[in-house]
Amino acid sequence: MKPFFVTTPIYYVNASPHLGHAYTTIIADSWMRFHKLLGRDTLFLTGTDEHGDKIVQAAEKQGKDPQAFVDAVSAQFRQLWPHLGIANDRFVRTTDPEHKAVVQAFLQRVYDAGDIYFGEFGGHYCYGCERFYTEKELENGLCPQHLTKPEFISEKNYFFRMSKYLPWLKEYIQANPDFIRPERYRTETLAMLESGALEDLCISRPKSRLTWGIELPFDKDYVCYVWFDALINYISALGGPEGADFQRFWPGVEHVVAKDILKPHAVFWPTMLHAAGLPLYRHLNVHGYWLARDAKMSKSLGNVVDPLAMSEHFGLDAFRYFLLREMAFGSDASFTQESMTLRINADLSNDLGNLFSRVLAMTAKYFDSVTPASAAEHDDDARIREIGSEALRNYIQLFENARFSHALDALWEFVRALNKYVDTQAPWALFKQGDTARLGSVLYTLLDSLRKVARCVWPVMPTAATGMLEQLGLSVPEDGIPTQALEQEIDMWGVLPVGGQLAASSNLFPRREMPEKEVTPKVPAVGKEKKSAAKASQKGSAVGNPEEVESVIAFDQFTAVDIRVGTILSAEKHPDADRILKFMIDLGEEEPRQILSGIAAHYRPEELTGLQVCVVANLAPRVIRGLASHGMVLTAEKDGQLTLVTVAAAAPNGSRIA
RNA sequence: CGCGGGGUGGAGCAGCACGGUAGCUCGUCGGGCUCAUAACCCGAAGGUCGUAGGUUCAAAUCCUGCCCCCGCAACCA
Repeated sequence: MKPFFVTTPIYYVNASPHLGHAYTTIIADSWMRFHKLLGRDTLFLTGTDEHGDKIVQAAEKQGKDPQAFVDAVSAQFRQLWPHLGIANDRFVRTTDPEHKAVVQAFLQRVYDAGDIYFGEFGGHYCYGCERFYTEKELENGLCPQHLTKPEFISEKNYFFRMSKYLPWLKEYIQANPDFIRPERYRTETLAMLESGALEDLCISRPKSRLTWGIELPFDKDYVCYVWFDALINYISALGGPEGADFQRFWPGVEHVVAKDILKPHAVFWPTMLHAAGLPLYRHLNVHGYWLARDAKMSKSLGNVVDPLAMSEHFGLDAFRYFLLREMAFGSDASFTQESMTLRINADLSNDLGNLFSRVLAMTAKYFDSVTPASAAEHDDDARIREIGSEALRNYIQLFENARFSHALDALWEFVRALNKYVDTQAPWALFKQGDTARLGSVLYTLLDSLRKVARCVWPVMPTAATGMLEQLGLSVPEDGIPTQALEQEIDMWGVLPVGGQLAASSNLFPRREMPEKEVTPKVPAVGKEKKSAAKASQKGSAVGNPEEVESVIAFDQFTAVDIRVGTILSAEKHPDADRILKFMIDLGEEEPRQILSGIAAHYRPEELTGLQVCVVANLAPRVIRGLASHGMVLTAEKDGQLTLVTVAAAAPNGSRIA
């Protein structure tokens, strides 16, 4: 049996896991459990990414040293997984000494092979744009925005000769259609490779700028920057390329990631492995984002969905089922309490839970909760078994190929067929007719079928599955893992022992009331669904509690900011920037000011003329994509929506706000 | 013409690589059953598959143009 090794990304942790983290990790967990059911030797890895600038800053903010900070944060993160039913075998931290050693050995290996070189970083800096331009972007050596000559600024750094391997990678992906899946991400990767935008990868930072990282083995003045540190976790957790676990597990590795880190996993990582002479992973499995349409559903901060609260409210098993069933793996899906209630009620309470309950109740009523024997063969029984076998076959095949929602749907065809079978066989009628033999057969068929369903469902809903098996009078191994391989289960019928003592009733999945209709917050915007925090990237961004109010400032620091009321005289789109509006604002000065603001996605320009807004008047001017901005329009941000700050009653232009 | 994804009954999705009676879940309407978690079962209404062309005996499915939506990248003082 081939071993099965599944990974999640290592999370760049700042707060409790959000829905995105939970989804990735629950997928990996269910997938791992599924392969356990197939009798495979499994390994499930997750962990935390703990290096970098932002960690240092966050630690400083809390007055901690970086190590103490990451220790606390990593522990907090790790402690949450068991609450979501996650049974990872390993938890890797990029600050582990073993990890560092493997990273350094890897770097040395690639360096020795001649694929890491020392070179200049960055290059052409335009002060107007406040950014670097690459050679290709310049027009005749000039900044395309300002048509001025940019200054060459350089920093020496180490680079991985990634470009050398891109043609090879392209061929590899073309030759292996499911290397990156679902297909849309393969297409996207190929497009990236064909665009020619990918260059060599900068892999270092000078210690003068960053010390919180892994020192390069060939230059003690530099630390490793991001990807060579982070991605290598997947092999450092196996003890590195020489480790016994590497031999055992590596070739079968399945990476599960969210689409925001497609590029590093689809491009950087394979080329890195190839350069180091190591075999590639088997599949990269990429999923989409959960979109939170109803931002208010979260009781915690912003519209971040707290997975723990959700699993407590709906039940852990139901929550896990919902995540796997509702999202077509790879696509985005929206997460609302309505859709969750609907799905859980329909599939779990009504279909499966109720089926189980009615079958147990009938067995209690007609056979004193003792498994009856199956008598003579009947066509209808044969048919339901056929449906069951087919459903299991499809379920296994789809689940194995990361098509989780389709797999569950396939299994539910069996569940629905069983409900129908109850109706057509009408055990209550058989009972009235005194046809005990046929009645026994029907109930036995149902009980035996439910045993099958319970086993199939175990990877997704371990607790409920175990509960079902126990209520069927079956002993469940301590680790909850049924012993027989699932494939054998497909055509195996009549396994449930006759004469077993069953539970008299069951209520595995209580129905939920539909949540109150939530009032959608008024959206002053152009009617677009805005990006939500629930889709926040796996790599995260800011570290530290986002809710925290900034540290206290002195009064004179406040008065240094000159905020004034002004009237928008005109508003129009920035000609070269999608997100920017250009305002002319009357601040009571001789001339109106030109001010730019990044709110094009939230307001139509024509609806703003005449509006009084608040403006920071003494901000240093800045050029944004070719146009100067002399000030800043204040906005309030809520759930990703920007709202202009106005005054309650008309005030003279130029009124100072304090 | 920066790069991708998508537009299928009221809602959410599948089907499209191998063209051939348009499928699933929810919702609506009508009926059935009474074992069950106000559940389950049956039936019905509702779609010119974004749009305009093309290929074909036949197109949701292949080709081309266009429109709209969503992500990514850049600009967000």
